[in-house]
Amino acid sequence: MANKLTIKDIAKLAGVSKASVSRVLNGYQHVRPELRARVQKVIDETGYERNTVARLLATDRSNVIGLLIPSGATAIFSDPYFARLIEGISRAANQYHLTLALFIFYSQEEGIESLQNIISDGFLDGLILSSDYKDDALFNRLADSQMRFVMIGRPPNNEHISFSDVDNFNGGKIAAEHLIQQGYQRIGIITANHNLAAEDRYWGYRRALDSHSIPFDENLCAAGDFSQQSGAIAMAQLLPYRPDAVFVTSDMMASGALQTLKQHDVRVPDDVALMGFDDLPPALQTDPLLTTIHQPIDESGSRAVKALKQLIDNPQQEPIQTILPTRLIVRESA
Amino acid sequence: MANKLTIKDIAKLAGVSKASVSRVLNGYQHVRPELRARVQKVIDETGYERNTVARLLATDRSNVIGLLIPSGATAIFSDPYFARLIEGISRAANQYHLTLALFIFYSQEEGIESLQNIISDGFLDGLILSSDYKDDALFNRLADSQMRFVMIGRPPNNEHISFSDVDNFNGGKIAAEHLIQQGYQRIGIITANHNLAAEDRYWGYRRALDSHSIPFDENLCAAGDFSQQSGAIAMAQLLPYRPDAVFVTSDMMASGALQTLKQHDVRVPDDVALMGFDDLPPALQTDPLLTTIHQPIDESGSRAVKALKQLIDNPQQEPIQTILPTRLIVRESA
DNA sequence: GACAGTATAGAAACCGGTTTCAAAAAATCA
DNA sequence: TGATTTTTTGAAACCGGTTTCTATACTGTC
Repeated sequence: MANKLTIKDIAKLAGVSKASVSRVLNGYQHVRPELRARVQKVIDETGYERNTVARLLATDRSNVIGLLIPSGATAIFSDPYFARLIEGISRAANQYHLTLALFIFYSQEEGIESLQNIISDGFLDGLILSSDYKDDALFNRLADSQMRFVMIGRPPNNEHISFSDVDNFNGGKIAAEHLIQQGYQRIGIITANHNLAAEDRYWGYRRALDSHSIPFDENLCAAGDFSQQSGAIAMAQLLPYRPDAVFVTSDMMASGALQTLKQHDVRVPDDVALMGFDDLPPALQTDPLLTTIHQPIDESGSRAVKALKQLIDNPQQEPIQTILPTRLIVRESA
Repeated sequence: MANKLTIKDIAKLAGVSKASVSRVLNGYQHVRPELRARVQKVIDETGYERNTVARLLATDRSNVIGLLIPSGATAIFSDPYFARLIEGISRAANQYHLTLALFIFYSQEEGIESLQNIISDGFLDGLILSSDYKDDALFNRLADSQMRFVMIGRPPNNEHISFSDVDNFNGGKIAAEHLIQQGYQRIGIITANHNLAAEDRYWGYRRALDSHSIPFDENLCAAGDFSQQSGAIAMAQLLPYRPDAVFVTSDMMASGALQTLKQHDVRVPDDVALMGFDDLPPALQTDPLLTTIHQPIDESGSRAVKALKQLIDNPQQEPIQTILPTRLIVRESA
């Protein structure tokens, strides 16, 4: 097995200089077609492949971007949200000829340490950070660094940070308004702690109540952690206060809530109406099917890649902030 | 913000040559303690960090390993198996000071193309391939390349390939024997198509039947794809043939099978006994709790990393093949 | 036909490390 | 004490590309 060919070998074989080979490789102008063809022929015949590391050292570009998910494996792998997100990001990365590397952390400390390595290694052209948390040390670390990055979800303070988010506030508002229009009055909510998206949805819900002069009842408000089980528990907390409808801030939790309602022989939507958020598989496996708010997760992911690509290509690029619309999907539960 | 420090800057600041700084950095012997201390002091004070790319170009070591999962996002994110596997690998990588990059593919073609890039990029010191499939183009591509790699699961032909697997054959045998010992006679099986692990479990089951002279009935054999739903469907296929026990080759499918049994008002284990495989969360959320076969997934992952580390450190290293034992966990369903 | 302007291509410098080589310094030995 | 070996160190080469600089060849213009 022959050793790896270098640009020098190609140059020698084609009877030109390294510089000319490089120019052909990078498609520069001012190369005589005859020479270009000759070099290209050698490249094709030998199957020469550029050494990316050497190229990176010279150009500072790797065409590799990273995706950071700090939520811990359990959360990631039990939540179809991430599957969809990663799929969207992965597809877009492919489209832009970027290689995607995923980094998953299991603890805050581990994450910070690894992030430090990732940043100083210099392999990555940029990062996408999927951070749900309101207060994220990773985010701060990243913001302080030189690394280009785009957030999935709104950053805690959004000045001068690129991000791609969906309109959670409006989604929450639409959800609550739908319930109000159906005539429900005691509308509860199951939200999630420490999560900015869930919080935005919550305030949308509050706004809707307000603008229809429906008083907010704290007893009709519970919080989970986006897991199915936490949805079931939260619903059990709400039940004694007799809501006639509940807006659950994720489909996953909504399917848990539904289980609780079934156990208590509460009919949905006749006794209690239920709304989810996400429009992901769990919503389609329940009985009755969940009425929910659709959020374009995959597009949010691909927009993030697009933004990152722009940041990489143009150092002067101002922060790019995207907020995608959410919309009502009426099925059976409300 | 000052520009990044290079080894040259450090050399100048410490009044020594680049070579000496490099020697200190790499902990070589033959460096006078006085000089070592002086250089170290400058490094500490300035917070100098080596440029990994330059180092990689010179040494051909990145300390980054990749994990390839070709199964497609949906499968990955709905199966707790992968969560556990990735966790094990991630922990071990950390332990060996390796950075882990995850690569997930959505189609065979995409995977092959990306793999080609990954291999020729030269960023990675090695790869871990989690391939369930019996016939995997990715595997062949990888085997043909120069890239060091370790498989999770037994490769199609295991000569001269490093892998880390669990003893699926024996696990299947133990499962069937447990059922036989409980006095069951019409023992069905739900296996999975195109999957080597499931196949090994199947042959273990066959062996157990054979050695107890229980005839194998093809009608009591169905196949799924490891998803919960496929387990439910497979069980529905089996039911008309009246098995008195069923060995399901994954907990996920077993929980689906359980749903079907419940729908048909079949009592478990009184009417039909049920066994799973994996000993993962699904087994603990069912009613009745699943009797199952435990496989040490996380350890299998960490062993793979350990093996890869050895392959990286020692070019002469012979293939390392690990097979970890599986064991019976008796709960309620059988 | 002289002159300016533009295309083309090679030589050499550079990216930031590691490693080889050779010289200088220190230690060991007779 | 002088010869010999071993440590210690810096200079220079190298990893495999890209890019700047410069020289030459080719255009077109008057």
